[in-house]
Amino acid sequence: MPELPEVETIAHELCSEIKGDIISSVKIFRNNPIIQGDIEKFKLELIGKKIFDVYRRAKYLIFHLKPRCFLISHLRMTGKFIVSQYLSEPSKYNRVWFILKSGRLMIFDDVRCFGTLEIQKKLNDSNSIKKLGIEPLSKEMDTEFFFKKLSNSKREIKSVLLDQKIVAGLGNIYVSEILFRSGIHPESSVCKFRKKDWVKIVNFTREVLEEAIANNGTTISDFRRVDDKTGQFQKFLNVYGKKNEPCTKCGTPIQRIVQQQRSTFFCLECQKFKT
DNA sequence: AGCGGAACCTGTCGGC
DNA sequence: TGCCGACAGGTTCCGC
Repeated sequence: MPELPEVETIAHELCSEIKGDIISSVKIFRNNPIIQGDIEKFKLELIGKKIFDVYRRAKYLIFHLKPRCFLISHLRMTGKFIVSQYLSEPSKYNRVWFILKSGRLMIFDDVRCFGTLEIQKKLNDSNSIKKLGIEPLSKEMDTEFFFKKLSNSKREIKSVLLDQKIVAGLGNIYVSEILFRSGIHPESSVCKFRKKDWVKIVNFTREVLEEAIANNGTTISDFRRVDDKTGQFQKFLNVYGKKNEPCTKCGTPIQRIVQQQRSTFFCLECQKFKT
């Protein structure tokens, strides 16, 4: 489901809701592989821990707990965190209840059970976290980084931007939007890129992500915020999900192609191959 | 190195 | 109406 702006939104909202609360117990309703490792150990590690901070790394939600440990969650396609008053019954797709000392519940809900929850003493003990590339909103994200790393690579730009080992946090929606704003064809091979192309990628990545965060992310179908509200960035999408609709710049119908088994949307007129 | 395909699991939507 | 295939914002593994 969510990409960087959605996870950022959830992290902020969770943090303001539950920071300082204490996990008094944990109930698990249906643990398709959601919880990594031993379930009893998972519960024991959490009980009595204080929620010290909640933040985002790439598309992962990190709960920094005290005494020191980290609950690391990936929402994948349909995962959600919801904070509510205590309920008598779990609803259909509730997977884990974190019962808080304040009497409230933090619910992990996931229709498809693709989401993950793991506990680590140190963040880098997590195999998923330690493989991640740079944060797209950090200082490291600059023209030099890409130019050095990729000037000999024949990979397509869409594939590069989706690769979490290079830049961590971009997903299918935002990559289509970034390439549209950059005027670059998604199948362009990165070895053709000049510095000015990377400048566009770097600047529009920041621009798109910052606008999306300011609008609390994009809700197409599943994404909901902690309070069940939707994000609003879908109003500003130019190409994603717009097959055959007129391009907002030139009126040409938007194309849909498949790259790496994923949909890519773009405008043939506005987005040119690099040669 | 990097690509394509399959797999994880469930729901929804469009076409016939 | 009903069935069937395609598709869904993510990641990982395997084989070539």
